[in-house]
Amino acid sequence: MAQLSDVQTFIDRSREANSPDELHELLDQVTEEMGFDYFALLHHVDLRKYSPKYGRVITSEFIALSDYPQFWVDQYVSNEIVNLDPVLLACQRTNVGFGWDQLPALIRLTEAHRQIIAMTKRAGIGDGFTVPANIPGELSGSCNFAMKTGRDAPRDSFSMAQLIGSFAFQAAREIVARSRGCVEFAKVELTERQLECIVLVARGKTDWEISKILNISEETVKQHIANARERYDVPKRMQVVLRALYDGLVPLSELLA
Amino acid sequence: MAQLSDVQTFIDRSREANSPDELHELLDQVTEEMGFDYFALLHHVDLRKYSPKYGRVITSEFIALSDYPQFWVDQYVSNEIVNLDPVLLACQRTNVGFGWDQLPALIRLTEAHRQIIAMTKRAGIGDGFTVPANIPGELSGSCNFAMKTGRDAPRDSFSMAQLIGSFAFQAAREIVARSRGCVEFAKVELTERQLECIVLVARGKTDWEISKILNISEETVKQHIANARERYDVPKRMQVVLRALYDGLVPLSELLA
DNA sequence: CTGTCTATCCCCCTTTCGGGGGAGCCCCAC
DNA sequence: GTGGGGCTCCCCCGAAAGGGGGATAGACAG
Repeated sequence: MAQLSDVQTFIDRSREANSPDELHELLDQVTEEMGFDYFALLHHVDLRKYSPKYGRVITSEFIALSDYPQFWVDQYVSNEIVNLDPVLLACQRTNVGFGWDQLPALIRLTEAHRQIIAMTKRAGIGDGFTVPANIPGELSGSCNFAMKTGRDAPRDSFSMAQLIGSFAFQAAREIVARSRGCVEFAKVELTERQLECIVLVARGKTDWEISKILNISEETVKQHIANARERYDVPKRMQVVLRALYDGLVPLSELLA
Repeated sequence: MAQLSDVQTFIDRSREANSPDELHELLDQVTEEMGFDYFALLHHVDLRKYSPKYGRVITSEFIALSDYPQFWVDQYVSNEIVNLDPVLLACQRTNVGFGWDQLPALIRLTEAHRQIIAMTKRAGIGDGFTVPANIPGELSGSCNFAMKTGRDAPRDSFSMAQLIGSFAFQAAREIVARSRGCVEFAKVELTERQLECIVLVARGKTDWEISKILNISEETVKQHIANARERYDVPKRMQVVLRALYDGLVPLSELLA
């Protein structure tokens, strides 16, 4: 069985990867080392606008890398399987990797799902292991390791694949982030009162309701929100809410209460 | 350095854990094995309604386990630090674990954040490593491993901690799920047109502007947004935006463009 | 003391949104 | 072929939000 030190080597090298090609190369190697036949690292997004050659798509928004057979990649993309694939759906149900034989425990398999699985098998891809990658406010994604049809996935490597998959996705995120430059907004501080109002706005309260909750007049609520809009230099309260969310002034869970 | 087989042992035993106490015990052991002093596994949720004794809270909705000093747990909970803690905020920026010395690279540290860090240090907790756990449509959480103030975190154990943290959180999720019986996630689907409208709403566009962008009438835009509101069963478009965000239908970065 | 910032309140007006109603067209599934 | 869902358009009306104006009071810093 592989050592954690082997994993550390991959992590270090993936952090240094500056291009999709470098990451592709690293994944190629480590996939073989782990005893898998294929890998696919992707954001779960409709790729029909793109034509991934050599399994590679990189934009300023998302990434898709794989060494699946080209004809399967083409079929996958053109049939928009990304929205139907049970494996990718299961990524929304767990935060740790799962062997594809565990799918029925994670989601309810529909007939469409079974057809996708059958199609995948006919394309030469059978068993596999998938590491979900979810980050609040970002596109979901996953790193998948797969076997040729008929071969069993190396269960001993699942722990290692879990680690490799997580860090490979992280490396991909950083490559994507660099490719669009870092979007930096000037730090804006909101006063306590302003933040209270914005949180309540986010929860769908009207200014009148907020005035009753905070025990101030509706005019004052409008004023606080107007001041917050001014600070962010945006015309709509919606944008204030999202910027406050992005700045971490308030957690998303707080806004859904 | 530890072996992947040691991790596998933890994974297997954590899967069999049926109670918070069993998981607490397992984490206690593995924390020491990895060379950390403390652990804290928690959903990022306001705990003020609860009084965690021995660092333990378990409800049908969320879980919180830790072996931090009791007075610090009390202070953390009563001061609602969970909403201000920079470590937990950083969990919303990455899908892999991070050493706490990496915080400035993940988030913009505010004065409030620095105060929290100083408070933590005074409470006897210095360096640490945190594994985020994000699942669309569920409460965010994390598994944290920490050191007593003045001691350096064992960097050689970070890979192992990444794995342990992920699977420990998964085990916690399953315990929570069992405690409330079967879990069904009713994720709302939006049509393509509805999502297009919602994204533009989030960017602060008016219905008239959206109608021009999508080349449809303003009435149709209203209709799409009304349909989206109806699907989420919420009265305000603001809530549709935040729910779509929470469900991962659209990344936050896209809404800030 | 003056200037700036925050919090509070009030007025005006226009635009936008929420919540009803109805309607036609297309596509796909049963 | 009937029904359902998605997309498109239209009407009305009251409520809410955006954008001006102004005002008073306390805190705090230079």
